[in-house]
Amino acid sequence: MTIGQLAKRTGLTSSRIRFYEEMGLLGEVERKPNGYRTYSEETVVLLELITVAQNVGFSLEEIRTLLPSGLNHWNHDALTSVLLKKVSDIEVLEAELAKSKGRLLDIIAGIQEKPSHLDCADNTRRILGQILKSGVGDNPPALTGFWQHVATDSQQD
Amino acid sequence: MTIGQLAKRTGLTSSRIRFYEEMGLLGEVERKPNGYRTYSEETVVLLELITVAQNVGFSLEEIRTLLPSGLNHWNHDALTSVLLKKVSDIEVLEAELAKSKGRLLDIIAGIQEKPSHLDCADNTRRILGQILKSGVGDNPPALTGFWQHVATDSQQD
DNA sequence: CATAACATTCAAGTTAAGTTGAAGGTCAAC
DNA sequence: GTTGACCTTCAACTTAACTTGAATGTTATG
Repeated sequence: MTIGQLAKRTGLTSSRIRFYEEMGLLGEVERKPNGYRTYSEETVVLLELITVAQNVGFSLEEIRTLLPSGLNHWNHDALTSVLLKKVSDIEVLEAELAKSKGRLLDIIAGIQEKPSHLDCADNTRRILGQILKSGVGDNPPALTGFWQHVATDSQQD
Repeated sequence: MTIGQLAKRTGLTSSRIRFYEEMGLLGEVERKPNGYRTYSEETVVLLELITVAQNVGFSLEEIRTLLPSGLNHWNHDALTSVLLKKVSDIEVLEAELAKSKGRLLDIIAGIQEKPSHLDCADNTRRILGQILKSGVGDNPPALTGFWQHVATDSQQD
């Protein structure tokens, strides 16, 4: 496979593939007698792996240290630990967002069932009070402050 | 809270926090009469969120479009869809690595129980044959090629 | 009241991850 | 045998995400 064909297969540009080679991500690349680079199928998979790893936040340098290189292939301990770290990062974000979503839904629900004798601002303040009270204790304290302006602004939505 | 105190709380540098403000990630930042920036607790949470999001591969631009800004708070649809995409990216990587690990363990196991009348190279070829045969059909074809050099090199480990 | 440790803006420098372009060699087709 | 689509190297440019530095103002401490 030439570099152009590999580029089409992977959706990457030729220059990008040459760049990865230069960065040591592809090891020794074979050449045809005319000097053209030539690739086997495995490079397709390798490039796809690199792309996916990049998408989830690994730098090329990180990827390089985890890739099979010469006789020292995958370092499974390093690899699993770094992957676990990344997964836990994702989980933190997911948890944070799930919490946010729940709060926002609570706020919205509170607004829907507002007693009609209260005006909008008063009602918002009432709901805000409920949320701040119920939130104390089971949430990181900082988050309480964070959500105040969401609660006070929500009436405009 | 001054910018220096916020920096200590979050582990970020002051310059980085000013940079995030300039990029529109922090919205309007309040100032003391002397011109000093002043922050509330919510900014701590916001900066932690930004940092986590960055760690799992979001660009500042992506983060900015997902953050509460003025009256348009979290865009839940955009947010969940982009998060699901990122999670699916992680899952692709996990699956790929799980497969890799399984294959490598198979190869190692095969080497351990090698019939003693075969020499090392012959044995490796034998195992390689097994793997390539068993692998066809239930794996992406490209992966088959990818693992060849791992199999042939494994004897040196 | 001076001096250190903060804060401000603004411009320029840095690193990672590429892209673009010039100058040229190779190859398949007409 | 030349035209066009490939390939080569090498150097310079770009963008994102910051950092560093210069020049300057402010505030707490001995």
